[in-house]
Amino acid sequence: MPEDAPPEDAPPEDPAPRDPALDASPLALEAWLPYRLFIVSARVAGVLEGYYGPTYGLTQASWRTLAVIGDRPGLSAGEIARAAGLDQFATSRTIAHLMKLGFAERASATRDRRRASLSLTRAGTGAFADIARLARGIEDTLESGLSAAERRALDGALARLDEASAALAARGWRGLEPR
Amino acid sequence: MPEDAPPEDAPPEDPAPRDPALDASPLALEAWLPYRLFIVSARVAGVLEGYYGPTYGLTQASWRTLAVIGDRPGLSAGEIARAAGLDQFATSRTIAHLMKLGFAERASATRDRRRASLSLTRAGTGAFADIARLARGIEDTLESGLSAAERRALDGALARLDEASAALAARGWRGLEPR
DNA sequence: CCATAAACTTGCAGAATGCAAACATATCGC
DNA sequence: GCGATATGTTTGCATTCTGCAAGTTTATGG
Repeated sequence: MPEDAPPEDAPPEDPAPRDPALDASPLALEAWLPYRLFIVSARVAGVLEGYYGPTYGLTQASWRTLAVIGDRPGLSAGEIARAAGLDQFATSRTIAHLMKLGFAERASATRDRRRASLSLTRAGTGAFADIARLARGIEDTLESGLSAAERRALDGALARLDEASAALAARGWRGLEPR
Repeated sequence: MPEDAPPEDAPPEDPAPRDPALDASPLALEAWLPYRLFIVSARVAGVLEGYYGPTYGLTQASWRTLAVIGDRPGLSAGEIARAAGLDQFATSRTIAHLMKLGFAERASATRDRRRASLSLTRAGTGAFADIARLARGIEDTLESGLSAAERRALDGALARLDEASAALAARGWRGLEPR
């Protein structure tokens, strides 16, 4: 039925006249440092989610929120959002979700009743401890392939990357030095 | 208005009777290796998106797809999906989006006409090269804080983490050795 | 040729997101 | 005190994204 005759050969458009110099692929994704970091973290996130999702009904966002509350109880919703790098609205909903699941609770009875400080219920604490056990196991597995010296080197390098990326994020792409 | 008298004090529920041993926070997110990797890559992704979003109308998914096509032209939709770690359906739509933007094109004229191999148009190639320039600049900025030795160490450690995380993802959380 | 399989694409329902507006409470200036 | 204004958080709603079932097109095997 395709009446409009499909041109069987490559059209006569020149397939890029080959600039000199910048010629090989301009960016090999698999070798690009940020992508390599992403791949590892995404795989780990997927594995961990494969546990806490079916077991506790959590999503990646709610797990992260749960972990922040568990790690630093007493924060308010906005502070959690900032700490977890999520936005205020989504965090508000995620907290509501965690409360519905019975994992988090608001403490009223503060001076400023606009902000409610959050903490985990007993069930939430249990879930957090359980998932954290697995998380630590994963970290151990990842690090088991590294020598002690390599671990130290990685730790230091990551600290530098953390600083550098924070500065970068603060300045935006426009702030890149022209090199 | 709130007629139901709000109990001003903390309720008499015991705030966790303090298990011995496992007592300090079970997981400090900021120190957890996968989270540290995530933070850096997310910041970078955000900065880069701040450029290609407004400039080219791309989302993170479409940028990633664009980069894969640019890096390895000739792949089919399914192969791209596997390479980029995205799912088939989403990739199909993303490709349609890229074609609507004039950045990608399907080459018909193959033997098996179910699979169409994809490549970038001239405009797509230009966008890819432009964004890649910025991406390389970002990588340089990140690495500029590291000594040559540190870079090598990071590179090696990341290679190990890549292997280990791939194995982990293949086996799932159940496959963790009991330690 | 017909049956079945493979590679994609489309439709659609439900979930997630982004943003404006609403709420509730505090605080400040008078 | 008491409006005016600011702050912390939630809600409503339109838009977009996802996940999955079903559809389309092309191959392949009997």
